[in-house]
Amino acid sequence: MKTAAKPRRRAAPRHPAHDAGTRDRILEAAGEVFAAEGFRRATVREICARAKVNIAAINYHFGDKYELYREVFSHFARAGIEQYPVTFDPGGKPEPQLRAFCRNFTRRLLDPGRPAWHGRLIAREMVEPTPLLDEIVKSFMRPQWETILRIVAANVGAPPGSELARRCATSLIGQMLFQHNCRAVIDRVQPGQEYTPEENDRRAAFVAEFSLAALRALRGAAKRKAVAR
Amino acid sequence: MKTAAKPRRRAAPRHPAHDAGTRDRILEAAGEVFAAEGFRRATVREICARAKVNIAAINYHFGDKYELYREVFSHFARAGIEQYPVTFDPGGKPEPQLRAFCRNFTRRLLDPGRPAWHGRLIAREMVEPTPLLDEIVKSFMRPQWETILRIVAANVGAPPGSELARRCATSLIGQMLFQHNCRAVIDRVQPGQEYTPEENDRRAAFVAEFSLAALRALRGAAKRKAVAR
DNA sequence: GGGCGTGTCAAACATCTGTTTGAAATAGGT
DNA sequence: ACCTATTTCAAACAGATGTTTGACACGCCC
Repeated sequence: MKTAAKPRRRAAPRHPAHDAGTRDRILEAAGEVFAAEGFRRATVREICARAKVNIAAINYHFGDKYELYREVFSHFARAGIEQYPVTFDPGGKPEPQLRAFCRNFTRRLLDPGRPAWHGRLIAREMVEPTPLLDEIVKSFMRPQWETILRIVAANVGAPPGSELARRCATSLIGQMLFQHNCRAVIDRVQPGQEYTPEENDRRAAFVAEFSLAALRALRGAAKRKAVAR
Repeated sequence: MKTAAKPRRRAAPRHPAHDAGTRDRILEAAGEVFAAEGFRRATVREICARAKVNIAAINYHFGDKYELYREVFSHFARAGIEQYPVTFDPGGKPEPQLRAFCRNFTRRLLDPGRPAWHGRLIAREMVEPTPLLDEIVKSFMRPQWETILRIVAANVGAPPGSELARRCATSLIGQMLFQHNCRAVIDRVQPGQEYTPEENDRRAAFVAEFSLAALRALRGAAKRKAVAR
């Protein structure tokens, strides 16, 4: 199974008739399967079965599995970003923005349904990287990272590029990603976990409070350090 | 590729001559490859090449790939647990114990070298579960989880089984696991990351301080809540 | 109706992966 | 040296997976 490098037949050009059927069904099915299984474990047979199309359709419409994977990312990015925006307003208050960030970030990972597929695709790609990772870092992750750094920096009172802000942002994101990426384990050591939207929001709220408490204290500590000097 | 359920030839019984060669070389190679690649992506061909043995040797000595995987876990558990102990002493101070936990947990994920393979095997199994997960949860993860809960509970001043302790423990672990599991992304959005033992300890120390600050604050909040009532 | 382009299909193909097989080599004991 | 058990080996095998192929169907335009 070669993921890249081999010259491929060009995927069929987009055509008005295309958007009414097979191609879209494949994208939908692939979005769901890739988000749940990741690139490697997802099979074209499962995607085609789910989409009720012939197995050669992926090659006809997308060229190959890898290009389908790439298309899935761009196809679902918009919905995911709109539904779960992560933004920073320099004129706004830092704490509510961090809370909003936690809520949206957690939702994009744990929410049931289609808009969360993008978030889950990203999360999977993070733990099982494919050759597409570099593109995704450039187009999505790095800009998001910069935004998160700003949110965190505003709360901890350090420049966004500082080591303090970076470490805090790492700690913040890790808490939420853990709840998605290691869910199989969490559910086993903590039986009875629920994943309703309300419970997911409670998770997000806790991460926000835990982290805000830490950021406040670290902000205080940095201030005392500056005064002492 | 069937990971389980098929009746398998019994692996060769252990024999004095065994421990001097092929079998051990396979275990070493497999420990390294499984820790780096996970079960699914690791191939018996790579393991055998690394161990300089014939490809049929895995089946002869271990039965099949999956049994080898299981053996690798038990084989490396002892070294990992000894090198990176996670324990709780009820008579000891809570904060130094949490710091020690962070240090050892982070080291078991990020340290170079063999003793960290067990930790990395566990981390990989968490994000890409195999049918072995239930066994590992029972033999290793759940006991560890209970210990971590105790450490956290002592710091936050709540019972180990409480929701507060559980959420805090989740937040604590997530920070460290993120640094290992999503390392490919971290290295791309934060170029220049170093993974020397010293730098790893600095990471651990930061997670400890971040989390202790949060725990102190949450402890205070819980106390004020109790008083108010 | 014919020609051309597009889309679909079943079968075949190519590759990879884990496993099996039977012969040969090796090790250990008498 | 001989016998038996164990170990190793190369080749073959079986199954899974992604891709290709060529025929056919369909739609559109002249």
